[in-house]
Amino acid sequence: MNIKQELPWDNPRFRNWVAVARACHVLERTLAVKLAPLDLKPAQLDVLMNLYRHPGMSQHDLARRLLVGRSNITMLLPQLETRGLLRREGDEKDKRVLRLTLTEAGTELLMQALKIHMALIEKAMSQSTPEQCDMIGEQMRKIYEVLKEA
Amino acid sequence: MNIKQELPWDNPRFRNWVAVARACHVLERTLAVKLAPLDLKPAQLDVLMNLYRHPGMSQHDLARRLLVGRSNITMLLPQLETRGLLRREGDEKDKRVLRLTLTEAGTELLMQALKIHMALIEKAMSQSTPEQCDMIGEQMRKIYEVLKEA
DNA sequence: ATCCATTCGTTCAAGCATGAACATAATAGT
DNA sequence: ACTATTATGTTCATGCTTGAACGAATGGAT
Repeated sequence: MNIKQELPWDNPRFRNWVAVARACHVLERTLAVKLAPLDLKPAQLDVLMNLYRHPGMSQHDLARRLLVGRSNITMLLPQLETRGLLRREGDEKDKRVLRLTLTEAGTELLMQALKIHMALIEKAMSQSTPEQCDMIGEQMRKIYEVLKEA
Repeated sequence: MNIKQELPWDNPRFRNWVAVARACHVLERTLAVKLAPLDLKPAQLDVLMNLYRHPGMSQHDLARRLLVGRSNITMLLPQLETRGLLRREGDEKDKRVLRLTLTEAGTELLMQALKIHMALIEKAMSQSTPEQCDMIGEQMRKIYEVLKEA
């Protein structure tokens, strides 16, 4: 046990990343609680958000954007479709893919959920100046790009 | 559908937080892949790290630090205990609590895992200057404090 | 035309995390 | 001393996520 590597606890990058992970974790859990009245889970909200911004997405594209497996989408969608929040329609040209679009009800529920989500993020990020906030976003996007293909 | 609230996509705080969440997500998944050779999950690594820093922790304390339920700890520990990575010993004074400590094997495995974890974080955070990195950590700790009791 | 490889979606079993309900131990109020 | 409340850990049913295996559809190579 004489490995004696530099212990991560003394490394600023390590300590600071742990803080990022903890903040993410607690915000995610808080969001889950606040969304409960709408009978919506964070993962489901992510689906609605992405379909709102990119109507006609395929399930495969959706899975990639959400960073989850394709099977996850297959398990996730029927609940939302049954509730009438979205439609799945076969593509004419490529009969493998299913095109996804929000319904009116889905859009409306999304708007309610977004109010909750926005309020939570405002509360969290209001601690930072706009410059700090933008810098954080910029660094995080870099991290995503670096790790995406690793 | 004339809600016409400010759409979150135009809000810098929202966009930037989404970047944080995505970076967290992808780093977590990358870590899981890189830890696989050690037969260790990120959640298990978190346990080892916390026991290394705080020997003699109770399961309840551990659960609070990891931001998970107590039952989660109960389900998580037997695997690690069977592998001889940690010990659970009843407290003399309070016969409800179990004191947790790493074994030699646990410490050694932790060191190997930390090398992997550190390398990954270095790769991610090396994009930022030390000042940016510290600022990010500082803001994230604030967010954690704000949301912890909400 | 006919294979072969690739892509898209589904199914299924396994592993994790959660919260409620419970048992036991400690503590506080009277 | 006795009861009520709180704290710790466990059990169990539920739901989510994953990855592997599969079927169907597409596209490319020869």
